Amino acid sequence: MQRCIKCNSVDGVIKSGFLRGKQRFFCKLCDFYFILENENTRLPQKTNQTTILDVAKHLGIAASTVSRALNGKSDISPFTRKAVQQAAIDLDYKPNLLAQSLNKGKTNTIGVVIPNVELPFFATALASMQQVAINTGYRIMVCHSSECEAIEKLNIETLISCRVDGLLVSHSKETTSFEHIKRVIAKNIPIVHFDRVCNEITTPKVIHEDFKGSFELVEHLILQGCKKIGVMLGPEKFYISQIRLEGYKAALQKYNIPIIEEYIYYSDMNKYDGAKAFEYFINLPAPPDGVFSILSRNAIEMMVEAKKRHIKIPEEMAFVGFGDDTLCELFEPSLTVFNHFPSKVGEAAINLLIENIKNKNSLIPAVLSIQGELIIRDSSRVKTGVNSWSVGQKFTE
Amino acid sequence: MQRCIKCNSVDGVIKSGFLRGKQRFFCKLCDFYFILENENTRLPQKTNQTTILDVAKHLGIAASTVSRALNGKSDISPFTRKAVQQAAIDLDYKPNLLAQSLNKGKTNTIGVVIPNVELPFFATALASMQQVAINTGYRIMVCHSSECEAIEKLNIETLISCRVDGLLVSHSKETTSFEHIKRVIAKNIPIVHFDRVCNEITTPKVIHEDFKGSFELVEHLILQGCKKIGVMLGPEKFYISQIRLEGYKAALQKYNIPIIEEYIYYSDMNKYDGAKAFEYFINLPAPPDGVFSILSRNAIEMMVEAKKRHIKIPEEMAFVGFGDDTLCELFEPSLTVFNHFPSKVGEAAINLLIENIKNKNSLIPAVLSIQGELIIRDSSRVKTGVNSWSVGQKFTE
DNA sequence: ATGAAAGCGCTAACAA
DNA sequence: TTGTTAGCGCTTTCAT
Repeated sequence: MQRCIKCNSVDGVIKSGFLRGKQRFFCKLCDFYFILENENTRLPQKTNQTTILDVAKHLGIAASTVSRALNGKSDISPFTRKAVQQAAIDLDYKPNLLAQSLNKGKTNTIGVVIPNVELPFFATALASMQQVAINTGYRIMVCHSSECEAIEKLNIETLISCRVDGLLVSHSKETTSFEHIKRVIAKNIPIVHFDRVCNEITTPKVIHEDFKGSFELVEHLILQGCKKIGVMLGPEKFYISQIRLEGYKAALQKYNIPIIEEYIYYSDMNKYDGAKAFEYFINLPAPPDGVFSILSRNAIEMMVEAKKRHIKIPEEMAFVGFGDDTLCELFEPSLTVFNHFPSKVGEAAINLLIENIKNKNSLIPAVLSIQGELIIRDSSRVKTGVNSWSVGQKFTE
Repeated sequence: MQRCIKCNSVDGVIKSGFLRGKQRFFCKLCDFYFILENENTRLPQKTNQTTILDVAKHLGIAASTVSRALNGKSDISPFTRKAVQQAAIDLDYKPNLLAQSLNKGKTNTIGVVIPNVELPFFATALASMQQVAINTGYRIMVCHSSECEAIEKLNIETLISCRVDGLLVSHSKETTSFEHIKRVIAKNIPIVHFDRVCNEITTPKVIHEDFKGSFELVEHLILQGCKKIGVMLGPEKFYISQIRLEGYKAALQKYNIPIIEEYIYYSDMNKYDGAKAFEYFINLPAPPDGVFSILSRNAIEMMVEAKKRHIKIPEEMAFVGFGDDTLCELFEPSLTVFNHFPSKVGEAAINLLIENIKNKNSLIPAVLSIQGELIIRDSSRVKTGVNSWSVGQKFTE
């Protein structure tokens, strides 16, 4: 069986005890003891988890029978099935999803790419996706681009390599090229954009009312009596900045208020950028009397600065922001926001994706828009009765 | 070639056009047309992504050569390597990680189980884990237990089935049985607990100073002059509740303040539970003059209620909470907290796990404790000069 | 009702 | 330097 490593003959070799846990051999022909140094170099790094074959051997049956028993196939005797199920529990057998997926050609896993979980919008959307996934038998693999285009591209490659069945993508704030998305589409992998969508490519999308929400927030400021309205945006090339700016402009135009470039402030949307924005606005020759921020967190940071300078909110300066969360509700004064229902967005996105995974061929590039809601709070509500005519009024776009 | 499905002979069968896109056959012997209904039922559902074999065929070489070229092995001619790399780009080849992992017996993936991403602590810890993972060549698969023990168990099974190389686990608030963790250990799969650890089993853990933090927060309240200190905990069986309660008790004992059961309030740690807790405390015969909450969010909710009733903070009632975040900083009055550095916890946990994955055999059950920091803010700082002796004072445990 | 064998895509040992 | 082959764990024909 074993060839002598010295004389290369096979006949004189016999086993001869163990050395350092390894089999030792002795060649009678050349009178030579040896062990195989590279023996077992591959096997030990393999996983030592129970396989279907272990279960089969344990019962003295074939692997395919075990597979059938465990997967609820019909052509199997009840007795065998019971025995297999019990053995699986006894041996703590867990199917290897890698092998299963490789064989089946699908993973039942959905890849999610988000810019940053620390933004409450994404944390909430993610949680609702998880909820749907668990109820529909899908798993979720989440990647964070950390607002970086290069990492976003890597993330998508990773998920493709993991052979996820579909992709849920919300772009980083700096993403401007969409070649990586086009490649996904070329591979016929279902993809659904949500929130930070890509307007260059026709994909199924779930968005919220960016235009309408901005419009309503700004209109609300106008109706509260604001004449000079500032807006704090994200990066200039960022799609969300652009569309929310359009809503802002449309509202001003409706009321014949001139659009002044100075009142438009672009930022990186980082934490604490609100303070910088406030600094900018307050040092203008004619500071605004109302400010709309596309990130409500930044609006709150501005209010913090305003309070430090004893500026009265909302009388001297009113604030509104896009997106609701705990902070907006509990901060004082509480912030008027347009709530865009992150959990509904997440839910709709994953449902749309699952539909598309199931009918890969008849994929319809639907665009779902989740209805939002204006929540008027103290940061903009004029408390004197005089202006109460504006509250509760219904506007059409 | 094709056997007649009627007379079962093979000689008289010829091809005879197509029907519904499928090959039609005609048997001359029994004069019978037929098609194979179940033809091609398996192949079309396979993925249609480029494989290593496609690349190999495209160049007229062997698959193993492609593998070598792409994986930077040395024994390959530079010319071949270039050609392969180019072909891989042209065909947009992405390696199938399922196959790769199955073959290698490892996935380079770490499974993370957290109760809820919407808690800022976990969002931040997760983000920092991602950061480390991306720098060390690991992927992360996140599962949310939604604070539910049953889902937590499912999550772990899923991750085991995905054959993750290791597990980072923070238990749900209702988890009381740890059999699922014992099974993981029996399988010799590296695991590291963080934050909500399990004290019944010896596993590597990353914790923060739950005892010391609670002690310091409560001691701080005492030094500010509070005599009757309430504490808002999570569920009674929840480990974190217990240990933080111990810190609370130890501080009271140090200053010879009696421990009164009425001042200990257990909750579900849900959003808005702070209001209920406040309701409870304020209706006591002798309401506390200082409250410590193990979740800072709930402390803020209590302050909201206190403000509604025009209770002066901190003069009439002071508040402190465990864990810092934006809300604590920006709320007015800002909340005194013990910052437990979520990102450091996440970072330490994943680093410890990666170490354990790399030396599976010499796994040391280290317990890392991340040092925290008391941040004194307006919710507890007595503003009059009289009590200023207490601020900045150093305490030892 | 059950077993044997092929194959999912990849890598590594072995040959050439 | 390259090709051939076996095998990772599983499911699914096909044969019995």
